[in-house]
Parts: sequence; C-alpha cells; structure tokens
Amino acid sequence: MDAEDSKPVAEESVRGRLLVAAIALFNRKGYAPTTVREIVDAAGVTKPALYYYFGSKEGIYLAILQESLAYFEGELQVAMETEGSLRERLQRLAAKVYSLFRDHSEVVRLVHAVYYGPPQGAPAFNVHRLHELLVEAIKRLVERGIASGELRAGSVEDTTLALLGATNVCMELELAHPEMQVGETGLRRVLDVVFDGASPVVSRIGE
Amino acid sequence: MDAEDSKPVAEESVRGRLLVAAIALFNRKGYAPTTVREIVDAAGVTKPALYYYFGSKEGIYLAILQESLAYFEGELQVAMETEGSLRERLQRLAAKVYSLFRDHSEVVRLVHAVYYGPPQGAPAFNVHRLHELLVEAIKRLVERGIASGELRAGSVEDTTLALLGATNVCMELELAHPEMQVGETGLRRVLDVVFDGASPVVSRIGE
DNA sequence: GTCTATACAATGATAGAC
DNA sequence: GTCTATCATTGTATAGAC
Repeated sequence: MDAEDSKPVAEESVRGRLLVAAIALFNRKGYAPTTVREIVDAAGVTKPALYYYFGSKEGIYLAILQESLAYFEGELQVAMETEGSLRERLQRLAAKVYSLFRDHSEVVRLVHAVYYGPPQGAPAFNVHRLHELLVEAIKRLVERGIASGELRAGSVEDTTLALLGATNVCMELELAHPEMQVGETGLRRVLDVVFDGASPVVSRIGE
Repeated sequence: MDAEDSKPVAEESVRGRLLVAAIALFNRKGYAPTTVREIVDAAGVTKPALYYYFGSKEGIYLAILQESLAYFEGELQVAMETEGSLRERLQRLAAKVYSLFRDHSEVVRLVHAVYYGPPQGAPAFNVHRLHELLVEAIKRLVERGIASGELRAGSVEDTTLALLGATNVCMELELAHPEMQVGETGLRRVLDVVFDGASPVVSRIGE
C-alpha cells in the first residue's frame, strides 16, 4: 500500500512518539482527564521532553489537530480530481472520506468530539474548516450533476445534505459501534439508496 | 405549547436547580473540566448540597443522563403511534426527533459527546440504547413500508441508514453551527431527497 | 535535548455545627 | 437539609544538572 509517505506523524523521533501516545490517550480518555505524566510515560520519555517540543499540554493537543487537519485537507484535494459520471465521482469521494476515517479513526474521533461536543477544556481550534471543505466538495459535484442532468433537478443544498448524511451515518456507526462493520460496500449501498430513492419508481433514466 | 409537563427536570427545588446548572456547565465545558464549585455556585447553593442529593460529581452526571434518556424514550414511544402512509409516518418520526433535539439541545450535545466521543473521564453509561431505539423505530416502519409496497424493495438496513443519516445530518449541522438553521422544513426536504432519489426519474408511483 | 527533583495551584470530598 | 472550614490528592509546569 506504500502508506508510509502519507502517515500524518512519524513514530521514530521523540516528538513523533509523544504525538502517537497523546493521540491514543486523548482518544481514549479525552483531553482534560489525560495527564501529562500519562503521555510521557506511554511515550517512554519524561515530562520536560514534552514541554521542550510542545510547550504545554495544550500545545501538543493543537499540534495533533493542526497536523492531522492539514493531512486530511491534502488527501481531500487529490480525491476531488477524478473522472467519470457525477454519481461515480460522488461515490468515490465518499469512499475516500470513509477510508481516511478508517485509517485514522483515532484522530477522527478526536475531531468529531471537538466539532460536535463540549470543548472539554481543550483550547479552541477551528475544525469547522475541514467540515466545510467536505461540504463544499460534495456541493460542487452536485451542482455540476444537476446542471448536466445527471442528477435530479432540485435544491443543491438538500441533495448535498442527503449525501453527506449517508456518508456520516456510516462513519458514526463505526465510531460508536466498532464491532459493527459497515464497510465500503455498505456505504456504497446506502448512497445508492439516496441516489435511487427509497420510494418505488416505474422507470429511471440510465438504468 | 403546554410543555411544562414534559420538562425533564423541575427547576424550583434545590435538586432541580443543581441539575439545570450542571447540564449547562457540562454542556459548555464538558464533564472533566467542570468543577463541583462551579456547579454549586451557578445553582446558588453550596457544595454539601450537591453531595447530599447526588453523592458525587459522577452521581449528578449519571442522574442527568438517566433522567434525560428516560424522558426521550417516553417521547419516542408516543411518537411511534401515528397514522398515515409509511412515508408520512417516517417524516413525522424524524420531525419529532428533530423537535426533541431542538428543545433539549444541551442534553443532546452531552449525549452526543458520550456516544461518539472519548469518555472524557465521565463514568460509563449506556447511551447506546437510545440510538438503538431510534434505529429500531425507523427500521420497523421501513420494513412495513417495503412489505406493503410503499417503499422501494431493497435492503431494510440500507434504507434505514439513509433515512437516519438525513435526520442526523440536520441535527448535527445545528449542533456544530447553531446559527445555521435547517429547521423542520429543511429536514423534510432532505428526507424528500432520500425518498425520491437524487438521480432523475421518468415517472414514479404515487406522484 | 533530556533528565531529577520540586514548586505551587486547584480539585473532589468530608467533618461537624446548626 | 444546608452551611463553614478543612484535608489529602493530583494536576501543570519549571529550575537546574548533564
């Protein structure tokens, strides 16, 4: 898979080990209850090392979010450059988001908690940008699809939300029930429902 | 609206004031960073009062979740007893969930954080049951709709997730962007997309 | 750059009076 | 039932050696 290049953090250095340890602990316990002592113990270093690299507990937390978001943004950009029908491109975009989520579910859980939940004592961080980036990506494809007739005429926003909802619900299901594997194929089927409709039809263009 | 009866907590008693204050603070700051001192100050009482009624910080947190979930479960039960076509009943169920969410967004945010996020130091609590209750409610209606031909034949689970996703995305949008008002009408339109499909059709039964 | 040892503030919880 | 006063613990952060 040659995913070494795309790893958001390098695990070899002291700095990288601290990040990996902090991600795991923030993910499992949340920001506030995680102590600096736990992080440095898990990373096999001592406290001053963390303060040397990140300045504070807030510092390492912000570093995690910043570097992860930058990584996700980059991946999302390349995922937009695909060919095919709008329906296929929307399916691929959702699949890419989903696979990103699966490969980095620890950070996603953290971002999700920051995005929807109480700040839990963590410093403010604008994670909205990632969400808006995804919404804009879907919306742009939907707009082109409606214009070209590949998608049903109607509100761009509503169609965007329906597709985003299908993608989110699959990811959130795994977030809350890790044992319940929706999988790429499950996501595709749920999106098919949104494309084809839950109500019955007589005939449909392109079928 | 005569919603006084359905309030999950009474605000008059000392106990009720403590619950209201704790909900607001847990909602704004999260469980761990909220201190007992802050809660009692906001409620206008002193620390031993909280320990008298709830035994501990964990105790008041669990009381909030337990009483809120019992309330939501009851509301969901009555929301299931409606008449009309399956499509209309599913629309009404989603609208009811949405209005519950709007009237009690503080608790919902708390539940959401517990459900998807890290435990943030809070005691374990089975909030999954509420989610499963909603999923089961939708699923049961979808099953009947497919059996009666009112819904398109296909996977019950996939259709359920598509409808749940549309509902969730509208609530989550307001959770993260309180200024962005989707509203009951917005939710209805997004659900219409799921029912009617994002792809174009020539003709559809019942239109 | 990374360690040992420590300073200092804030927390959850309780004892005992009324 | 509700208060005042207090305790033991634990947290983040730093000073200074190497």
